Amino acid sequence: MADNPYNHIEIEKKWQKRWAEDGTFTTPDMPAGKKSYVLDMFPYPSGEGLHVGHPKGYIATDVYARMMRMQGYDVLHPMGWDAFGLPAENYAIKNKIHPRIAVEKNIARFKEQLQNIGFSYDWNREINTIDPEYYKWTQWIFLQLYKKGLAYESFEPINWCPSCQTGLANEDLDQGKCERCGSIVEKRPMRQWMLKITDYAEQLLSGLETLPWPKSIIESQKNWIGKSEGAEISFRFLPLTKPARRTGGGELEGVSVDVFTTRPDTLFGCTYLVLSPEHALMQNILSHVDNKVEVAAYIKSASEKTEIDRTDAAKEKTGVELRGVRAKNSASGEEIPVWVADYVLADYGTGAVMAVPAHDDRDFAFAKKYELPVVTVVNEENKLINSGEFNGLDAEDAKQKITEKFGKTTTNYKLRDWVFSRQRYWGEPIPIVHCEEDGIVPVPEDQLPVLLPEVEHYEPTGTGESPLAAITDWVSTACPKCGKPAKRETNTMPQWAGSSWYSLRYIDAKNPDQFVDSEKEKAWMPVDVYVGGAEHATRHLIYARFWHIVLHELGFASTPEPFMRLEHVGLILAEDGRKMSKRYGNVVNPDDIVALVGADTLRIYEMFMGPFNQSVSWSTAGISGPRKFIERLWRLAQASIGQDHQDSEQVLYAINKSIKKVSEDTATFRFNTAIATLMECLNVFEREKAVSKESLETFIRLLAPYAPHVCEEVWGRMGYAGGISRARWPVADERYLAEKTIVIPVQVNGKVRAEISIARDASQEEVEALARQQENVVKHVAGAQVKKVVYVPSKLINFVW
RNA sequence: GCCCGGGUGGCGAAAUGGUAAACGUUGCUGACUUAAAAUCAGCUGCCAGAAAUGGCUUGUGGGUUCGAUUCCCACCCUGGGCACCA
Repeated sequence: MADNPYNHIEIEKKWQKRWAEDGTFTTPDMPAGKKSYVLDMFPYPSGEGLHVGHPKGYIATDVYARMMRMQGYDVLHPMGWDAFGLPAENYAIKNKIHPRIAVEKNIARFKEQLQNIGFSYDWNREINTIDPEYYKWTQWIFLQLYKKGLAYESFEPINWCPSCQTGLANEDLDQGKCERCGSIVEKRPMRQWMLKITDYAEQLLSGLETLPWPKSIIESQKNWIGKSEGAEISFRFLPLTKPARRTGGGELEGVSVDVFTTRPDTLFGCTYLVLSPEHALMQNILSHVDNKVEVAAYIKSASEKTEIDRTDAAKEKTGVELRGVRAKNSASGEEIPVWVADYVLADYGTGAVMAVPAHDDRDFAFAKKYELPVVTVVNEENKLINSGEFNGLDAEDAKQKITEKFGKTTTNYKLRDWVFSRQRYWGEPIPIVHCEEDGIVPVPEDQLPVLLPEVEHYEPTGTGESPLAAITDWVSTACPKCGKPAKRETNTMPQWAGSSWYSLRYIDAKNPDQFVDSEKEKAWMPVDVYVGGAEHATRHLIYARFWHIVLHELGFASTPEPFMRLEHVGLILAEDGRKMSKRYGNVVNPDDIVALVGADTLRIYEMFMGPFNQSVSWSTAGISGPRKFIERLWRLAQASIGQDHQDSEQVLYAINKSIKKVSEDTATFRFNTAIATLMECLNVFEREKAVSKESLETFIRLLAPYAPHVCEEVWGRMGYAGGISRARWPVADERYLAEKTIVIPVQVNGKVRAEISIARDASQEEVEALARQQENVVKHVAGAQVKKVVYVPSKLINFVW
């Protein structure tokens, strides 16, 4: 044995080469029988390369995919690159290399790192979002969205990152800061392309009910969509009071303002109205108020605040009364004042609220500060008071009845339309032409792709225009409709475009002439298992679902949802407990681990670290366990191969139990306990010094998805020609699963006092008799009257007195 | 503030109503060795005890049960999502 040690470097290279040469993992165009589509969230190829945290999810899908193949499934398990977008572009700018060159280099590095780990990807299906044959179809989808009225130009103020110098979607913000660079985001009015994701709020929400996803991700998406049901209620303005009438021309009488509330039951307690500074009626009202100068100044100051200041609930609320303007609470009949305050958001609900200080904390704080009246309308028992004919009603009941009489039911969502254009170079050009006569004209589909031009200067301009705007040759084009000179749209698509449909492209990866062959699409979709980080819950996973739902409606996707099962991978932190980052100098490169202890050890270690979806710290000491496990297996195989060994009852039990447990645990992503079971099984094997050919063979099959290289090698040495990757997955033999003799505890009043060894099929009488003889049991029963005997077959026996 | 997780040995953890701590790591002891490494064997939750054994122990307090890490109630701590969203 000592002269034949386990040489991971030689063995792993040998099998990786063999798999590539033999096309072991090439997937058929169409599945022949049962299929499984096992997908990783594809990486963006950053300049830092992979650290050991990245492959954790990839190892999990690979283990799963390999087991499914052995169970007779045709498995689609592809990999690709999400290479457009800010991370790649910022890296390129910083290092003064063209993004295309930087990305190509990074992809080569990533791919080599992945291949060292022995993944069973079908590299024939490799895709890259910056490939014109890929983004041709990203642009094509945009045109389908445009035709359906879901893509539109807007001039509203949007989030602007002063450092990245581009507009951003709400999803790209983190606490009012740019998710990429951390800069405080400003509001900036500019021309934008928007996607009407809000039209799909309800479908995005109801679709969640059909998905067996982790609770946390479902909850995050629900929170993000932010549905709230309530009422819209109209408040009429009253004739202007005298001073107001003197200052302005015209009247407000007959004009009304709508408010949105989730508490229509508290309508009688509404003692004032509040409009947001940006409210549509504000300019009209401004000309009538007595304190015009004061109000105008307030509106101006609100517009100058950053989003963070505006939305900080902890800050004291400010506002100004619109003097001279009064409205009527038609429920209570009261005349109420109208205020403007920036705690009311312009873009949610109607941009105006009915203030009920008695039942809303924010209104209460505001009313206290400005000495506005507070009227309680719901009592301790949740019944209405001070509410006229509704007094005594239950609040829930009153919501409905008051809405019926004074307003109408409405639903609001927090979800905002998707700001879809970026003033940056490194993205898919939006396939639109602007013509003086015909306005916005989509590029005809047969002229796609609109190629991203090669440029010398790709740095952002900061002017609100993309760097593409400076390339006159490219911008100038002919209007597809009238043929006259026209200009190309110069904004590009955001990072998230290419990743919003890539699961479809893998199915027909190398077909430049067709979106996705519908027969193949039907055969492979949906993605059966999708694995990636939880940080994508409200970005990628919402966008991709949105596009997929639309593609489904248009008949290009056969399933309403793209991803059936979703598993989220927990982070691997550095040994110091912090995130792995070049900045902290705590990055562990998988290449080093592979060189030192081998890919199989890395794979087992990462799956064994703890529950898959949980964050764990890397531990250098911890790797030795999995490495020793492989070496012990190697030695046991050496000792067993060629021997004619008979297995003991314990070995047969252990191996059959392992079949059951490893099959179940791998299927449910409980990899850590699957490996623990295999370790226990090997411990039993080792007590016998060697095992039979059958048991070794079964063990190798079970371990193969986790440690494919060493298992291929042992498999080959056992004399099998076909690789382990296509070997049959074992099935447990029930005959060996029940041990003949078992040890159960004997309890007295619920405390363990002895252990007895019994035959599995022993009767209760036998067990009880044996248990009563135990010295320690006799002692603890001590002649007392046993009131009850609890016997759970093959678990325990308990005497109660 | 609202919503969703989680809290178990020195450390990563296992057990989802039935012997708490499997599996791995760390540490200690021993075998082998001139020695070390590797390997193998034993011990390793806390307290008392020479041992047998007894008591305690899954964030805290209560409850249900013959029996609770597991189910129920309240609280504390912690990670995450949303958040002046009316």
